[in-house]
Amino acid sequence: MPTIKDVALRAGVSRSTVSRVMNNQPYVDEEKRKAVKQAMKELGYLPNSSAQRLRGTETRTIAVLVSRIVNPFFSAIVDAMDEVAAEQSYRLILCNTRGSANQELHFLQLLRTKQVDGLILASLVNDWETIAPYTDYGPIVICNEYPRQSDGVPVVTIDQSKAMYEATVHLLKKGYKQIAYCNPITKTESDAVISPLAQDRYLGFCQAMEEAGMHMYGECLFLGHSLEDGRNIFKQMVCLANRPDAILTGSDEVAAGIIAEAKAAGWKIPDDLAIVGFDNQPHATLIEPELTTIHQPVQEMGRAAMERMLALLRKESPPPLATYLEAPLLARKST
Amino acid sequence: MPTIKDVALRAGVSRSTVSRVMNNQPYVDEEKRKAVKQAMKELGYLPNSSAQRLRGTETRTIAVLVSRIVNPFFSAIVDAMDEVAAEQSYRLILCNTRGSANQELHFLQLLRTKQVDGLILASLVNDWETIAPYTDYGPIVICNEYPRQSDGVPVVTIDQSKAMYEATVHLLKKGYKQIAYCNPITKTESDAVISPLAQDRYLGFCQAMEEAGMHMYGECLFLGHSLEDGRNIFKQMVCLANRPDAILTGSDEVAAGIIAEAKAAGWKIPDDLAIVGFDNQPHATLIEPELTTIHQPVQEMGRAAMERMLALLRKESPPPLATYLEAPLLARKST
DNA sequence: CTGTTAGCGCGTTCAG
DNA sequence: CTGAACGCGCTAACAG
Repeated sequence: MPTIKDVALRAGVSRSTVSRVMNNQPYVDEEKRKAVKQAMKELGYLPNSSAQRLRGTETRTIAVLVSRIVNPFFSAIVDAMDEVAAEQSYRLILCNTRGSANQELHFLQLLRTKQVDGLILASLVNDWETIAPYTDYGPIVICNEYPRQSDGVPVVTIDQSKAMYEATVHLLKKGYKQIAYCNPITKTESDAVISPLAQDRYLGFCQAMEEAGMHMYGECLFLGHSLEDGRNIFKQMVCLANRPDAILTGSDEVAAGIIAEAKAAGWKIPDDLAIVGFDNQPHATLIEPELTTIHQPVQEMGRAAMERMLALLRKESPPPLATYLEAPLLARKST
Repeated sequence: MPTIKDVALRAGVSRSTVSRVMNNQPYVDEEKRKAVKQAMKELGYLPNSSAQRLRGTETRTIAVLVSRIVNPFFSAIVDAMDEVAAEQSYRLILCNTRGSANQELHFLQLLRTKQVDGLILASLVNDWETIAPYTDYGPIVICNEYPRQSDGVPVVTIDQSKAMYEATVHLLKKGYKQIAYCNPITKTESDAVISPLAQDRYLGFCQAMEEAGMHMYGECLFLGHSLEDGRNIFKQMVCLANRPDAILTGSDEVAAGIIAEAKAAGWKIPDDLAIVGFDNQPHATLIEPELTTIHQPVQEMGRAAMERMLALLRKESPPPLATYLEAPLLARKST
């Protein structure tokens, strides 16, 4: 594996000259510049980025942390980020934390050790106090999941309360009486703390219920975020004394799981049970009945987050601190 | 950001002693060991991995290259790899090449510059001659997509020809006459070369057709790999002079797109058109009718690939060169 | 058992 | 315009 030294030797110049050529610096003799480029090509030379990093130069690489890459919402948001990054010849590396606070911290090291220029948190499991120190090591942008306070760090998300409020109102207007609720929990190893995002959604739900003079039964509260979780939720629901006639979920995956089991059990959707998803994932319109869901603007969220990141890296005027994108309810056949 | 020097100073020892403590080496006075650990904790010290890398030590990080992370097949395979890696406290970084040969090469640099200990190719767009030199820089494992020859590099995949052969036979047995075929092409920037994987699948298809004395019409050949591609394929199909009565696709996403459009156009599946998917993605049984598809053992593929990688890193006896896992056809309602 | 020394590959002064 | 020299943070070899 050739180093800068080999290139210098072959081109008959010093290492500094090679370095200057690499970084397109002026004041290099045209002849030598050509000789160096020639030597680089012949040797298949590529600079060692660990060394460059150690020296403190940019990597044009950005890390994105997600908790569960198999979730279509996350892969879509990452895809949007990737698109913007590629346009400006940045690369992305994707870190799947599996909802582990430890993994999250491990990946934050990428920033600390200058292996990436910046880091985007699309999920968040550690306390903000734990994350905050890392802001000294490079720009951080928060997208989707967020902490209660995030001193100075840009946040891109949707108004979770409002979204869930509207979904609840939608069900109430349709006349559903016994509404169940599923919290979108990512099981953490140790503590299963409810994130601000989940809290806010629940708040929206409660507010709508209260305004309608309805109240909730504890047994109608569920947890889950995957297809499998959805299946299990239906099985639990069947056993309840007074069965819900509608359910609000935190993701289209959970909703799809419930629908699948319900249909298998011979239930009619939405007559026997109405279901609301969240995200508007690609499969929301492929299942039957088509899923009523809240459309998360993943494309825009991903793009906006990455654009803020690139702006930070260019040290432009600081981007807006918090951005709340619109997340409209899409009423379809499942309610 | 504290360095090893700061820790040494604070603990009243030399940098080498700190290094020895970090790497759990013997021959360090217990007192000093404690002092060092104390100092590390107080300073919140973490080693700079760029420096470690430059020095040539392991990173316990493995890169995985995929062409399209939004494809559930890829996110599932990555998830399985991640699981195995986590068990042995390795971390994974995910590289989305978007089918770009350039991006692929960029990411291969991670290996060259020792930023990762090993690299798994779950997709492959460059020629093997281009990739081969990188095998000098660290272990590479190939999973799913493969080159024609891969001198010494372990490959984990399925028997593509056999899988598609069986799917074709299934359709023929059911009595379908006019069978269309969709090649799973990842559009490359420049050249849209057909990969060995796609070639082999097509071979299986052709063989089955030949044995049955059937033959293909060029107009019944399509390309695509996404939901959107599937939708477009249906629109093209509608315009054909003699319409196919069945279609074999290269992924469940394409199949789902075709089904969606077909249903929207009032076609009955499988009566007006039979559809076979590929992968057995989570949503294959959620759509209506349930999709006949080839089950790719993503879990096993991902695990096997990662296990081979870890074996290589431990420099154990060389793993088997090529592994072909079973990919059975699951006959369901769409045929 | 421990500190000193010498690079890993690169970018950046600072003298020419 | 160019090369010599230094140091980024870390580890390994070598003397104590």
